Amino acid sequence: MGNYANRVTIRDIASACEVSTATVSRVLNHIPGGYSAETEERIRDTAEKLGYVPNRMARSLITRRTNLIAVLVPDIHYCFFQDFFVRLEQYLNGFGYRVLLCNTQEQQELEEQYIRELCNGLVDGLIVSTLNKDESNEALLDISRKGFPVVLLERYGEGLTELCRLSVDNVGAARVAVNHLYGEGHRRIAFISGGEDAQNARFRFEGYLEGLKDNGLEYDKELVSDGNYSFESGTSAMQKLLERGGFTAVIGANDLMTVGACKAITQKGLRIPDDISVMGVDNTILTRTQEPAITAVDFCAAELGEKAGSLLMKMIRDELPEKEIYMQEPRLVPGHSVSKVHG
Amino acid sequence: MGNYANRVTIRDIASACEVSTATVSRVLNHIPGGYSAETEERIRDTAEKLGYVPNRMARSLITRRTNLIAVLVPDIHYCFFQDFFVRLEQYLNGFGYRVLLCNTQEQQELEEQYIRELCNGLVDGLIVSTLNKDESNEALLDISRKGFPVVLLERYGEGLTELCRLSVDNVGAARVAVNHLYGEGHRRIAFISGGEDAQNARFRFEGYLEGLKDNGLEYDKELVSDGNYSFESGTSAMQKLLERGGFTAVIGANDLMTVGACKAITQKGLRIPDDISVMGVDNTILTRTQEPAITAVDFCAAELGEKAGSLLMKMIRDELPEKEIYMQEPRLVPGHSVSKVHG
DNA sequence: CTGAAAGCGCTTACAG
DNA sequence: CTGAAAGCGCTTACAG
Repeated sequence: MGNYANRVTIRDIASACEVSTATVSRVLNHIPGGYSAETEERIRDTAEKLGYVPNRMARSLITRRTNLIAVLVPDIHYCFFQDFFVRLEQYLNGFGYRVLLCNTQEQQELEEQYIRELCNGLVDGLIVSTLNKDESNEALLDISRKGFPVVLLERYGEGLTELCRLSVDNVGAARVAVNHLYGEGHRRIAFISGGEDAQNARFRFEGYLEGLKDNGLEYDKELVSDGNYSFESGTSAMQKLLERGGFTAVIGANDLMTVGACKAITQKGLRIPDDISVMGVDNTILTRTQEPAITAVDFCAAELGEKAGSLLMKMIRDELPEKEIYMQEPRLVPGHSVSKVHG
Repeated sequence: MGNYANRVTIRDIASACEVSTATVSRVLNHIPGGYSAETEERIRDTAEKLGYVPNRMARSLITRRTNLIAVLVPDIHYCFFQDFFVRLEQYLNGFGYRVLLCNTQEQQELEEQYIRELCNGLVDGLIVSTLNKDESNEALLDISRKGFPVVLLERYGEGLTELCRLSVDNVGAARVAVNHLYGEGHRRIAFISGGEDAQNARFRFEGYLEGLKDNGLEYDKELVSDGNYSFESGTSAMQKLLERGGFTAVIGANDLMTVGACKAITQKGLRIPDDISVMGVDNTILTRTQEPAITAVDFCAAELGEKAGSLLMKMIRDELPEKEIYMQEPRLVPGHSVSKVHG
């Protein structure tokens, strides 16, 4: 079973057509001027008739291109990465590329192992996303310095300035949420933050603070409760906030925590948005399927997937300056979880 | 940038150690008896010192193994496939395998294209899941007959008896749901079915019918509303059921529709489970994060992922009989969405 | 427009 | 225990 091999090779076609393998190769690769129209037709027909499919490994050995890239994500369970991946794959397919998906399971060592192995002949480029915690970038800097194409996503840290990277505007996202709530009349706005160890969680908290400042609101640490991006942490953080009270709206720093917060609110017999308004930083299937649908800031993961793909393709084709930094602008998506507060 | 290539090859090591490449190859591949202890040490040291990493493409060309497999899923957005994929990848990593994830986007043509291309030298085996609609299995039968390792997941249709395949007990799952509701005293049980074109949706409906029969309940087609596995379809199917009335419980044929149904129920001002009990066929993050958490039948996608991996590995290693059929048993996971009905 | 030849980096009988 | 040689399937100068 496991010994399945290419039946038909370029040589079979060559001998069937009584030409050299070089000519077959030229035809199949559309090398202009390398053959007559008559020969071309004959070769194409035979190739099709024999059901020829090129052996990518053999080709790779010479061209030094595998037409494969790999994406490293902490966990494909996050909706963000699903949107990101699907669009990225679609985009790269257009260039004849296939993509390996590697779940690093938020493990530093596993990530490093993947990076070092994949870049050696297996893939033409790497897209590496955040680990959702403090991360080491040594291996990345290493291979990037050797000229291997790498695009970083939501990755922060020292030395990364020399790399090509993408991010979302975490600060801006939280800020937009605060602004929206302020605009609807809310003055006491609570916040459920992500883990201290994820850089983007720190940014979102920062954005919350800036949003308050923008609107002349005072920061009250009683209105902030810490979670760790998980559903359960959202629920318990919200329970703490509810005990303290003194706010009319709450912002969850990601989709899971936002939904977790809704659970705590509902369980307490309160209604959204009548009693408490809820906003999410992350607009995903989880927030959209809530009843009521959550008003949330969307990071546009799909667009980011396409952008990552296009940057990587450029690097692979040597069309890119050494580094580029791109920041995706978040977008507010209205739901039904925010009510107007009148003076 | 894109010209990153292996720096050091087996030849570099050979000349540095003044041995042949054959000897280096033997040492690096741990071929027993192929070298002296002294040579081995010298070669290993040099390999490490030079930072040698083997070129997988070159090796593949000869061994006809790439240590790569591909998984084809209709859409990674489905929670089922996330669980399936993560465990599968983890399992295969243990064998030194890496995995390509291919979203077929529920498109027949794209799937076929993937299948025909991937099996030709790129991957050692293929795991192909349902398309969630009527699907053609021609390409699969084709490559499988040629001896290419393929494991099918939730794939039904003619001629497939000769292939190795996995499935979940769709009939049993819906049946378990009906039985559970019956046990809690429900006698009028509604059902939101999936699309007619997905075989597993037909099975789930069948299971609903069998469940009714098991318990001596009569089938009333007014209690069945058709959806298509999407969230929106769940909501509108539920709205129709609510207009008709005459039931105390409802079963959604998948997670999205179940959650969609909850929305319709809540929007109508009804409470779960006080007014209507809800059960889901599919226990995923979407049903678990609902408030109340949905009592649902879990298909154990992760277990299935591991099983798929182990079957495929066996096929790749020629350790498997021509075909094997495995059916994962679903498991009831209690939530808080079902109430007891008293006489 | 076409072919002979070398070679990508590796493995594998075969001979010694 | 070790090396010379062939070859995996393909591409690419080079010469004609």
